[in-house]
Amino acid sequence: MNISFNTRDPVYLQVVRHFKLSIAKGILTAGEEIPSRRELASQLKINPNTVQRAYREMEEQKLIKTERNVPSKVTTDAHILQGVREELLHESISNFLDEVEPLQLPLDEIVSRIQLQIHRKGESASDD
Amino acid sequence: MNISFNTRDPVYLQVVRHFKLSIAKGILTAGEEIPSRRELASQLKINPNTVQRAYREMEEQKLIKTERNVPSKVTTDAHILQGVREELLHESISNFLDEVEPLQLPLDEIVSRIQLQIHRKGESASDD
Amino acid sequence: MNISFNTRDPVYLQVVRHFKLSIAKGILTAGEEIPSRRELASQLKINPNTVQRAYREMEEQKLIKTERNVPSKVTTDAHILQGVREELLHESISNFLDEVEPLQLPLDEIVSRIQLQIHRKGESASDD
Amino acid sequence: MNISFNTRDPVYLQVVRHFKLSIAKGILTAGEEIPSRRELASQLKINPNTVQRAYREMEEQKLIKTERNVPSKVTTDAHILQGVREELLHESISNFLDEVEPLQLPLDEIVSRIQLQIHRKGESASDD
DNA sequence: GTGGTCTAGACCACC
DNA sequence: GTGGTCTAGACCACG
Repeated sequence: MNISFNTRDPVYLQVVRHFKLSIAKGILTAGEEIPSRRELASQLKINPNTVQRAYREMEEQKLIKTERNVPSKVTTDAHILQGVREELLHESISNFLDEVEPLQLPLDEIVSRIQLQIHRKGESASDD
Repeated sequence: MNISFNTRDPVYLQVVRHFKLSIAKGILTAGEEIPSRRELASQLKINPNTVQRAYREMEEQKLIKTERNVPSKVTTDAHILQGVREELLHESISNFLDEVEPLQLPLDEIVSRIQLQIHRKGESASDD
Repeated sequence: MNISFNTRDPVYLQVVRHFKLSIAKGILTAGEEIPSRRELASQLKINPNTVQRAYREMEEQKLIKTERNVPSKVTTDAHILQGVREELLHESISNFLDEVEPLQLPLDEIVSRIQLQIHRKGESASDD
Repeated sequence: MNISFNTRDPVYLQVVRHFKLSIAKGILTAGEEIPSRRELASQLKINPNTVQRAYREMEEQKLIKTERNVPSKVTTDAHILQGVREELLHESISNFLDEVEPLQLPLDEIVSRIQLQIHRKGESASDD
């Protein structure tokens, strides 16, 4: 009997992920300015260096473009922006499959369960 | 701009989840004895009260059966055991849909992407 | 009349450069272990985080390979190692040309001056 | 494992170097007036004493000629002015050789690399 | 011990 | 004000 505990993603990666979600959802669009390091840090009540770490990460992934003395901006490279959606989808599916695989269910049953839950979700949503 | 950070599950729920996974995977079977509170606490290097809390939770969910002076045992109620699988599956699908919904993809594309990734996973697994 | 002052390279980049030089000189070889963050920081009397920053940079440039709980190692990728020499040479030449270009000298004179200085250097070295 | 960090030149030497560059580039010519101590200090937002130190240095190197109550002037001694070019060139080559020497490359390869990079530089410059 | 994250706060160059 | 570097020191997971 062995257990491995949940390990929380580093905060800076959570920040990166949040930006990726915003991009995938269309909340952030190409070329749009993002908050300054200090401002976001203040909003999120985290350390500016942690935000800086997140922004550096996004810079390296070419998600944002940063120049000295001006606010960083979302990339205008449509290819990269599209890649974000792909990446998020792939990651979600991957996590899902990792969780579901040990249950040893045939694919068609998994799919039909998904369809079922989407259907129910749609209903409860229309209840609101 | 708003963010909500990952929050680690309480340890006792992580323990419960681990037992559920063991049951769903068939590692733990109906009627099988599970470690004593003290023993598990010692193994996991956590507080015995935390284990006790986890066991109480499982007791309430009828997952285990506890009698005085004998080791607790996994329930023999097949219905309950099957329910564990259902619950885990439902939870995984629910998480998955929550993540994927904002991407606004049609169901059939999601399904085909799942099939694709299963296929690839199978290939890379057979590479080992 | 305008002046721009020398701006010192960030310390972490100087550390990176030092490793690149060591590699180019053959002092560090493929797969060799490098000092731990704390150890190097202590030796150089700089902050461990600054060393960490340098090591991350090298990691991203695939110069070193780092795994958890074991000392980082120089990459074994010969292609990358060779690239280090190229990069250093290119950088040195580039700096040199930037300095020399405003002097408006013909290439052959530059070359002959270089040969002259190499020659003199060789003589004074053999004087030691 | 040993490292020596970049150390920024004293400001007064940076000022001197800037004048030398201006002379070598022909921006400053023989006999031309240079700014007063106070004026340059104000422009560069540095201490007038620092400028004074720089001018003293240039005076000692006979680069400028200072008389009471009139602006200092660049020397008219062609020999000295030519020497500035020599000095800068010699220094650049010296730095270059110091950097390149540990790479242990034959001279002809260094030269051919220089020619290559000049060629490329010319191309990209004509792209502008 | 190892590598890695995070904070708090100072400092810098640029405009 | 902006982005960026650096320090000092705490904390974590892993083995």
